[in-house]
Amino acid sequence: ADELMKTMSASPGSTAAYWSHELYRGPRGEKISVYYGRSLKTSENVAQFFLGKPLLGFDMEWRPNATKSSGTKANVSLIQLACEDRIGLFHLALHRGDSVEDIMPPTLRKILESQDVAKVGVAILADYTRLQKHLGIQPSGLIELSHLHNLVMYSGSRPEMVTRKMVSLANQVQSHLQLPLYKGTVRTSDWGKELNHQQVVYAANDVYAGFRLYHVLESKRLAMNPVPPQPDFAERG
DNA sequence: TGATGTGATTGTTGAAACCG
DNA sequence: CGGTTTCAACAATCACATCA
Repeated sequence: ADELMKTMSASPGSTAAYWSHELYRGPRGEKISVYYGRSLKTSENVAQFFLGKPLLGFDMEWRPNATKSSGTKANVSLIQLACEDRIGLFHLALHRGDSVEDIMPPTLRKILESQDVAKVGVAILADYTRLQKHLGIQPSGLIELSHLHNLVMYSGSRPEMVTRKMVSLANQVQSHLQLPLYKGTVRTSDWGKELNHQQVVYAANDVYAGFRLYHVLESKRLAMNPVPPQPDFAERG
């Protein structure tokens, strides 16, 4: 816990705080729960917590330098989901077996492929491509936060800057959630082995940041006059 | 008719930025 | 680093109107 507070409360030599999901509370004031699925069975149970939610944060981790041929678990090591009060970490790389049925929880698959569940994140199309290529699944209902960011930042003043150009998650968190997002070496660590505390916190932060970011961006969009239309889904049909 | 120009659409290629 | 996406620049293509 000391280690956690250290990484999340201040950068070396300063008192500045970092953005964290632990700064938030659920609808009844409770802390955000983080569920870590290490087996297919547990992950399937965790995925069921997210059934029926209309909008989820979505993110993925994979092994840095993973090449096309380094295998499914190296290319899709961890999948994360977030709703208001829960974060789910699905560690596919730890699930026993190598076939898609062995490592992909059916409910998670259903959620990802459902058009009725919006999934929000940054660089979400690249995640889509990875899931399609390495697991043969067809996600839909994907919302790219960079599009929404560009829309609320520029549609009033510089419409020509409303593009699909990528804006990093860290920059968006800084702009809309006030605090910097911790950037360390965790990001490029080995996501194939059982996660340490730092990795759990990082993975949870990333996906929850996307969820919170969406709501801030969306309320900014709705406050505009005139209200610009929502961007298209990222997967384009 | 046949040749030529215009405008819109489609395709390719490379740089820059993002992801892990 | 390897893999992806996006945009701009440029080329190629096509429909079709115009002109000698």
